[in-house]
Amino acid sequence: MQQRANTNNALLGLLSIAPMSGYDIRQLIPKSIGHFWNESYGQIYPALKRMTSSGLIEKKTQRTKGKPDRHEYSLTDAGRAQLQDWLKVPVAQRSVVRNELLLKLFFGAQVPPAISREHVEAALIDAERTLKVYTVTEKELRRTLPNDPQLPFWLITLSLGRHDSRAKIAWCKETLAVLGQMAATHRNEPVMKKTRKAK
Amino acid sequence: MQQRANTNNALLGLLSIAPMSGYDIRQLIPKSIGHFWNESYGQIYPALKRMTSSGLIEKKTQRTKGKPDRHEYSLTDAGRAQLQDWLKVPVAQRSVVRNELLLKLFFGAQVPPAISREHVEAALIDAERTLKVYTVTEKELRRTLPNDPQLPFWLITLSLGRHDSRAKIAWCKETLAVLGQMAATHRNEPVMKKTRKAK
DNA sequence: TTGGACATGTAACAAGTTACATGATTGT
DNA sequence: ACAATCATGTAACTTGTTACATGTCCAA
Repeated sequence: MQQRANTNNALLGLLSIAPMSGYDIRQLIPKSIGHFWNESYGQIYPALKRMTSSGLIEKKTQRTKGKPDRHEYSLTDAGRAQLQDWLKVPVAQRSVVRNELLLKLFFGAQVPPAISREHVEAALIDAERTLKVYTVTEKELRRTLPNDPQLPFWLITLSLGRHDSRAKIAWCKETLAVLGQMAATHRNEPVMKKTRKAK
Repeated sequence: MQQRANTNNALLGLLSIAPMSGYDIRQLIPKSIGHFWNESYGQIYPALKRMTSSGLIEKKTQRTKGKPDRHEYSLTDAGRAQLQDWLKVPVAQRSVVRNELLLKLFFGAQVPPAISREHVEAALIDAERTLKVYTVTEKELRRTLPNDPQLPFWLITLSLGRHDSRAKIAWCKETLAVLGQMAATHRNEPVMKKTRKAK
């Protein structure tokens, strides 16, 4: 119910930007909250139906030729109030995230260091690409919506993305150096074999 | 099946450190991979049963008085091979994480900026606390396991935690300044009312 | 004597993804 | 002619958490 509430509130938030259909919402996500929140059709359509029943949103149906009817949802007063109530509740801390990269690195002693190096190299490339996306997105936003009252908040979320990306890039480079050093040692004294000087 | 595989592999990894019972594994997680990976009893016990059937691990039962029998699991050769195979597979990129803080900030225009400020202040306190935990953990590890071949890998995962925490702290401070500025403006020109100069 | 740690496990629930069903329209 | 996109929705499946059941030992 806790998480479910979040799905509802995320959708209310998106509908506060503009009235939309379920399809519109799904299309908007990658261009808005997609870097830190995702919802699939399998979540969106049932949630819209539930929230319509409970009066948080309302549906306007438009006939179209050929295509299915378009169902456009918009916030009701109750929906906007619910959104604002939720925004005021302190953020639930620490949803532990599953980070497969760190998991593999943590067990890196089980394989030659070159393996871990490859993982970090891939992560570095990915982080650099992501940083560029954030930078481009920021420019686009500033250009297209310079006076939107939501802009400062959208920039704030982008800024954390940039900080995180830069931190990850720095860590990747530092880690590649560490692993490079280990790989050099490893070539002389392979893991899982006893070293000459057992001491 | 993909994710399930990860649960199995995480458990194989932990058992590569030492043979353990399900209870031991659960206790070890907060002290090892807990900052980036979690498994509950509801996952662990069934997974151990499955992996015993499929020959990846083996169980030794020890009778105890009073307490339930202790089931200690250890990797088989097949289990270690499976772990190493998995470690060699490139990391599956981009499991989109749900970040409730960013979600609330993204919709911050719906409430007074002071609300968003409080969220960020809480995040700052949390990030500073977390950074300290990482720093202390690193010192403890260096002190207690100076010669463990796994140490460098454990330090690598801690280092990303430190980089991330510092980035988050910097972003919190920067964001508090932005929101503070907005709050000052907001007191003169409240949101949702028209400003005097519509221009 | 009461509560917490020890210890194993299951069942019920919650949440989320993917595949499927349907069918028109548009571009190659 | 074929694939992609538009558009809505459901069903099946996977994954994960929480609560419960059971019972001992130990410390305050």
